[in-house]
Amino acid sequence: MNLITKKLLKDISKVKKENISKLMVSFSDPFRLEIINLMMDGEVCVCDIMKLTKLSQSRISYHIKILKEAGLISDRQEGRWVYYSLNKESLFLIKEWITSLTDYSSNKKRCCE
Amino acid sequence: MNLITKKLLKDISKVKKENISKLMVSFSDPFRLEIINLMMDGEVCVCDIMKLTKLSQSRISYHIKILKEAGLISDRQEGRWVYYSLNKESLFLIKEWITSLTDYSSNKKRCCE
DNA sequence: TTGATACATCAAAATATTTTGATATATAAT
DNA sequence: ATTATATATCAAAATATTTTGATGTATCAA
Repeated sequence: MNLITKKLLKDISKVKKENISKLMVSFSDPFRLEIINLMMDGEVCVCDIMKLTKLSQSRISYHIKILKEAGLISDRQEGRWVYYSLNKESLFLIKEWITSLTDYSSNKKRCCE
Repeated sequence: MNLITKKLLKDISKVKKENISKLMVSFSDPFRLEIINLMMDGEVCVCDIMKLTKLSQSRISYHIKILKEAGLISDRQEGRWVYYSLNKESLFLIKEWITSLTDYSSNKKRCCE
C-alpha cells in the first residue's frame, strides 16, 4: 500500500470512524440482526415485526431507534404506520470499511527480541 | 433473486448466524476497533498495544480475548511474546454477509391499509 | 535459583445496555 | 366526540459488559 492510499484511508477513517462504530454497535445485538434480516424482504412496520418475532412493542421500538440513530435504516410514515427499510448507503459504507481492512492489512511478522 | 439463491443464502446464514453475531460484537467496542486498526500494520503483541494506546494490560488482554473468541484474530506465541494478527477469513465472512444484505435485499413497499 | 518480563485470569466494582410496564401522541374510524 | 390502532418515550428494574487491581503462569536472563 503506497503512502497516498494510506493517507486517503486515514482521512476516510477519521470521518467515518464514529459512523462505523455506531453501525457496528447496531449489528451487535441478535434481535437487531433478526430485524435487519426481516427488512431484506422490503419495508416492514413495527406491527410486522411484532407478528414475526413475538417481541414486545416497546422493545422493538427501542431496537429500531438504535438502528435508526446509526443510520442503518430509514423510515417513511404513512398514516398511522411507519415503514422501515434498510439504508443501502450505510451497508456500502461498512462493506467499504471491511474491504479496506482485508485489502490493506499487512501480513508483516513482528519480533520483539 | 431466484428460489435457489434464496435457499442457499438461508443455509449459509443458518450456519454462520452465530459466527456473524460474535464477529459483529467484536467490532462493537471503540477500543477493539482501535486494536483492529493497529493490526492492519501487521502482527502486534500486547506490549505494542500498551505503548500505542495507553490501555492497561489486563484491559487489553480482555479485549483480545473477545476478538480471539469471535475468530477475528489469530495468535502465535514466540518465547515470552504472543503476536496477534487479523484473521482475513473472518473478515471475508463478514464482507460476504454484508454483500448478501446489499445484493439481495428488496425495495418492496409495504402497505398496511 | 532469583528476578524480570509478557501475558492470562479472576473477583469485585463501575458502567452500559436491554427489558418491562406504564403513559403519551398522533392518526384514523365510528 | 369517542374509541381504537400504531408507535414513541420514559423511568425503574434486570442484565450484560467493561474496568480495575491483584494474583498466577510461563519464559527468559543473570
